[in-house]
Amino acid sequence: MYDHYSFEDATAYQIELAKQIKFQPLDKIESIAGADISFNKDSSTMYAGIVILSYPGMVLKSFALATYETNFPYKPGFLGFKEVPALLKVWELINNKPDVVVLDGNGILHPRRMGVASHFGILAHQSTIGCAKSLLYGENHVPENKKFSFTEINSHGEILGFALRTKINCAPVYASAGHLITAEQSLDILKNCVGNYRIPEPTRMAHNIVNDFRIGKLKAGFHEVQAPLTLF
DNA sequence: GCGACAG
DNA sequence: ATCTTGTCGC
Repeated sequence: MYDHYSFEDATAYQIELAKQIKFQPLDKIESIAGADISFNKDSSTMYAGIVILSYPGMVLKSFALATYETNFPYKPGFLGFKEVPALLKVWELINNKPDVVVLDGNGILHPRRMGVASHFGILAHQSTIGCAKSLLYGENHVPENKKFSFTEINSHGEILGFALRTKINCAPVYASAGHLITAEQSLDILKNCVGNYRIPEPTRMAHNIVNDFRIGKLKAGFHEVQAPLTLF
């Protein structure tokens, strides 16, 4: 889908997409999804997956898996071009869309305000939140070493996201609004998704299933989770 | 020019 | 992202 885009084309496209981002409060959140990609080094096959959990219960209800071919290279600032096409393909397998989707990467905490979470949100017309494991852009401010302490991450005086300490003695995660949500809500929702790990449950579980999918333990398609499975 | 740089 | 052994800390 983006394989023929040059980085110059991609940059212009991001600037156009960024104009479409909407920040508005989301209410009645009962379900939340986590989306992620996995792939073998030097392979063009992307293993995409989306998990849907109850909110704020964090109980896995269902998940979808699909593969997608792409040769778009990874380059800081252009992650969406490599991952979004695959994510849109899995997204189509889900009939009952979740209220909000958490992506492994940034939302507007990006040089052109178009991280993978915002990119996916715009194309899927969905509320999204970005949750990155390391900082791509912005002034880094380290939060106190206490669970849930956080700092604002800004650029040129503008607040683009937050560094959130989800676990003591662990590096913080970087939260930012993707699309159809507010910055404050993005941070609040992620706090409510924290389990006993550094990575919030939606993306943590999504990462687990795409990895099992890649190594053949799970198959493509939509899967309903039956028993109150303690899977993962 | 130099350094930084999601996954 | 993926590939990997041991190792430090709670």
